Amino acid sequence: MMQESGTETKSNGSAIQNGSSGGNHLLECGGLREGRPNGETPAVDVGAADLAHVQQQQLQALQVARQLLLQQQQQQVSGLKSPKRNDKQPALQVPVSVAMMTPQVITPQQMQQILQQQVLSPQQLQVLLQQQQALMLQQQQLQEFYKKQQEQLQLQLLQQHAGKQPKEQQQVATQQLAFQQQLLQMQQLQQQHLLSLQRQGLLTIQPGQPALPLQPLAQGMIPTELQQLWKEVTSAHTTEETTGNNHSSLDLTTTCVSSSAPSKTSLIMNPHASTNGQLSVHTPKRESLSHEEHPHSHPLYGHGVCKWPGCEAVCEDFQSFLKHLNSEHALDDRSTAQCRVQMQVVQQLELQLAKDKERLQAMMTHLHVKSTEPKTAPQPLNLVSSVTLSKSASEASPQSLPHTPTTPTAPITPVTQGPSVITTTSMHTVGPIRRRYSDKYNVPISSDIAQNQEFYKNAEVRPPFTYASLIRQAILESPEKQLTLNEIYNWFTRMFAYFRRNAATWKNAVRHNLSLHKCFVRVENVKGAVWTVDEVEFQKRRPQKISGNPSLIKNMQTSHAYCTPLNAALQASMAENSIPLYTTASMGNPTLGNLASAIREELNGAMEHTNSNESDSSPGRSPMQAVHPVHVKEEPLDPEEAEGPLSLVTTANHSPDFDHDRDYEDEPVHEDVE
DNA sequence: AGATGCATAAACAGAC
DNA sequence: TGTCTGTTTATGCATC
Repeated sequence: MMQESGTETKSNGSAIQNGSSGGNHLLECGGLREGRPNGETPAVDVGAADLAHVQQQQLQALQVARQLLLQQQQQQVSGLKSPKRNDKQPALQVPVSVAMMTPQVITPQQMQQILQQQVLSPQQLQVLLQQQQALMLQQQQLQEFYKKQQEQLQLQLLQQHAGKQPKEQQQVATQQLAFQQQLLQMQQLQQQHLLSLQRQGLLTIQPGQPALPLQPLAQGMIPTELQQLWKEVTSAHTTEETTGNNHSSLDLTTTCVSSSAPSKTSLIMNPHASTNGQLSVHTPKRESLSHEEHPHSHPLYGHGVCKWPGCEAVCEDFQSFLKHLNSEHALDDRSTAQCRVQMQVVQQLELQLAKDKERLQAMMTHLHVKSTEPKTAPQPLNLVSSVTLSKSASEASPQSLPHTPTTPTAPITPVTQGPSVITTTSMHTVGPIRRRYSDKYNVPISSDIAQNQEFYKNAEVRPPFTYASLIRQAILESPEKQLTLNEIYNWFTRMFAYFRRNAATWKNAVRHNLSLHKCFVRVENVKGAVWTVDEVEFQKRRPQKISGNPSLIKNMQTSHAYCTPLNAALQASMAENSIPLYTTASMGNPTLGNLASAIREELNGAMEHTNSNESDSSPGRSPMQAVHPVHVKEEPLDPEEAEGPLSLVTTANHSPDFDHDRDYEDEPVHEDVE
């Protein structure tokens, strides 16, 4: 409290990660921001070449993600295994198995975090642990079954090698797939469970230390991948048969990716050791094998430094590294917990990869379909084109335009996974993300916040809204549409991790905004002063936009509107896949998820500006015009309402429920003492 | 280039 | 006296 102003003021320069002193310049690096303005004056149309480029970029993004995954898995597997166990089996263990063995332990850091930030009661902790244990039990059972399946599959492979029963083999494969599905389901359940825990404040995720509480079940085993793998296995097997090789394990190895060769021998030596079946050929294991035989290429050791996450201890040689590994990273609670975190990282990447794949698939499918459609010009995206068209169609009567996106007449390709779901793009721009694009273009702030609630709560990402918009939102969310200053503070800290630090700065900004903007009206209350929102004034405040020229606006609708989001989505996707460590709980959400939102923003913004164009700056603006459109659009706290048809594509991420009362009511005062 | 919007910083005053 | 609240001014950047 007392330190708040002092410390914070001082720390401003550095504490605001982005924010160093330069005020706005911090804002500049914002991914969202960059995504927008840069893509804002884009080419007019998206031709076939662009589409190809898009696809290529998506593919590259996937590739990057895959590589990261492999690296992470490599670390993960070797890391867990290294402290002990010299048996050869571990080498053949799939990450799944490893993951399942890992107890659900909360690291001291996490515990500290929980205690500090979340004020967990012992009961809550107890519940948390129990739930996790229950999940572990389930996993173990699944693991047993899984092993059996793999053994069976291995047998089948051997039989097939001898030229037998391909059908049975396929049955097993089918079973495998079914099982993997089961694992995935389980995984999803876990995710939900843990997300709910987060929501309850039982877990938090730090941006720098991703702790998405997920068990990496079926690592990398997306059903499609499984199928692919199976195909590879079988086809390669056939090939090998013809060439006279006879170790299925070897076959598996050779079919598997193209990394270190040495691991082959290990596999060859133990064809039956494949209790994990062909799945065990997955890259991570190969890597672990590899480093066993070539210890100096240990994934946890490099450049004389222990690469155990968060360690970085200097080890002059490999021997000392091994000593260090065995002493500091033995199989204890801490190590396993750290490993779990690492697995979460991997898990997150996998989810991301899977989703990106889906998106890519949907994009390609959609574009293919689109290209066969004679009518709509070179518009790559259904959402855009349809919305744009309908906008244009109704342009004649702008007054009638609702601010909710016009219902698309064309089918919406379920490419996007949610209207303005935040992705990692913004995560690595942890700082002030300028510009309040949503603000400017009138995206329903309520729905954005609702959609990305978990994200905002957990990641120190500046919400892309102005203070004024946020304040307004805070006030409008309150039951009585009025809040005291302190309540506004609390809302900020409760809803946004970003505002849990540098309080002096943003609180000052809040006060400043309250005073500055006419739209905020101070009302003397019984218990003091409260702040309310004057919607009319608020809407007046808006228009900093494309003004005037209707043709410009129209042009924007038809071209800019879909170019920008596309670029943004691509950027997001790329960034997402290249900055893994900033993953958090609520992400896993598709970059193109921003697409619908961005499109809507553009259109709404444009249309609104069209509507209010003449009255923007004029006091003679019709109240209806001023209030109704935006009000109607942003008012509903329920994003479903606000989103209209676009909400069809919301994701599991969607967590509109606002958080329980456990919040940071008192934190603004204390938390800042850093 | 100028106007405008916004973020940030800071000074100041009044209330508690 | 110190803190909180509220107002105001100044500055810098981005956008139009």
